[in-house]
Amino acid sequence: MGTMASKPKWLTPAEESAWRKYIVASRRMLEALDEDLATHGLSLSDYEILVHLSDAKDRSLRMSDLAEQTILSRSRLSHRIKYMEGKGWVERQKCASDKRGTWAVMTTKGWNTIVKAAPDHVASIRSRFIDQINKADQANIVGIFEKVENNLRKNFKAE
Amino acid sequence: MGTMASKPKWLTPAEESAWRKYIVASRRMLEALDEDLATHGLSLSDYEILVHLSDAKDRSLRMSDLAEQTILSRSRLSHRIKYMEGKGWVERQKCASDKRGTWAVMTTKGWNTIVKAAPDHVASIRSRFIDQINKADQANIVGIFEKVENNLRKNFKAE
DNA sequence: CCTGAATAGTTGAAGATTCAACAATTGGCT
DNA sequence: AGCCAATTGTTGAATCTTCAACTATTCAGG
Repeated sequence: MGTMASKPKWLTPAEESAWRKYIVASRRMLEALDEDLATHGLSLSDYEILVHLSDAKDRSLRMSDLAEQTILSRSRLSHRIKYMEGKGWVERQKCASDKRGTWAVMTTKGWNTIVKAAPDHVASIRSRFIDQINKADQANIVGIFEKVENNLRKNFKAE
Repeated sequence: MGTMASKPKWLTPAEESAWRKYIVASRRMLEALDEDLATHGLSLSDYEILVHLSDAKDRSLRMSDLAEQTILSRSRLSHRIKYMEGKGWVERQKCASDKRGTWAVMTTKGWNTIVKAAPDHVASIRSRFIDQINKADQANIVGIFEKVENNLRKNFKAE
C-alpha cells in the first residue's frame, strides 16, 4: 500500500452513500446477531468456533486451522479456547504427529450447546439479512465480496 | 426477537455462501482499512469521530450526537475522546444551554491530522471496496443495506 | 547429524470496549 | 413550585483483544 497519494479522488455522493450505508448497517446487524446469540450465552466468535469444530472430522481441529477458519488471531483463539474449556465446550489434546501442535476438540456439551443455539441463530441471520435480499441480490453479494476478498489477497501478497 | 424457534429453516447452500462471503470479506476489508489508517496514527473510530466533527457546524458536536453519528456507545466515545484530547485533536467544552452537556470541539491540530489522512483513507476505500463493484452493484448495495437497517430498526422498536 | 530459519501455540501485560453505577441536570405533570 | 422520570455524560472495574516475547518443535540445507 504505502503512500499512494497523488490527487485525492474523492468519493461521489453515490459512492459515499453506498459506503456509509454498508458500514452502518453492517455494524448494526452484527450487533443484533450478537445480542440474539447472547440468549444462549454465546458470543459470535464462540459460535463460529463451535461451528467450525462441529463441521470438522472428529469435531477436532488444529489450533492454527481453527484460527484461520474463524479469522481469529492465534493469540485470541488461544485465550478464547481457554475460556471455552472452562465452560466445558472444548478440550485440548496434544498432537501426536507434530509435538508442537494442539487439537481443539469439541465436547458433547459443546455439541449440545450449539445444537440448541443454531436454530435461533440461523433464524436471526435469516430475518436480519437473508430475508432482506432477493435471489438476484444474493448472487450479487457473492460476486461482490468475492472480488473484494480476492483483491485484498492480491494486495496483501504484493507487500 | 425472543424465542422464534419452531422448525429451524436452515440456510440453503447459496444463502450460506452469500452469508459467509459477506462476513469474511467484510471483516478482512475492515482490518485492511484499519491498517492503512494506522500509517497516520489513527484508528477507524478515531477517523470517524474526526470526520463527523469536521462536517459539523463549528467543528463541534454534543457528545451524544457524536456518539450516535459514529455508532459508538457513549461510554466508548467518552473514553476515546479522553485519549484524543491527550493527542490534542479535540477539546471538551461545557455546554451553556444544557448544563449536563458537553461539546466535543475539533482543534486545528485535529483538522490538520484528518486533512492529511483523508486522501489515503479515501484511496483505500476506493481500492478495497468501491473499485471492486460497478455502478449497478452500488445501487444494489444501497438498496440492500437500507432494507437491512430499516428492518433492524423495526424489530428494535418492537421490543 | 547439525545448525539456523520457520512454524505452532501459549502467555502476561498493555490497550480497547463494555458494563453498571453514579452525579448532575432537565422536563413533564400536577 | 415540587416531584419523579428521563437524559447527559463520566467513571472504574470487568472483560476482551492485541502485542510482543517466549518455548518447543519441525524443517531445510549443507
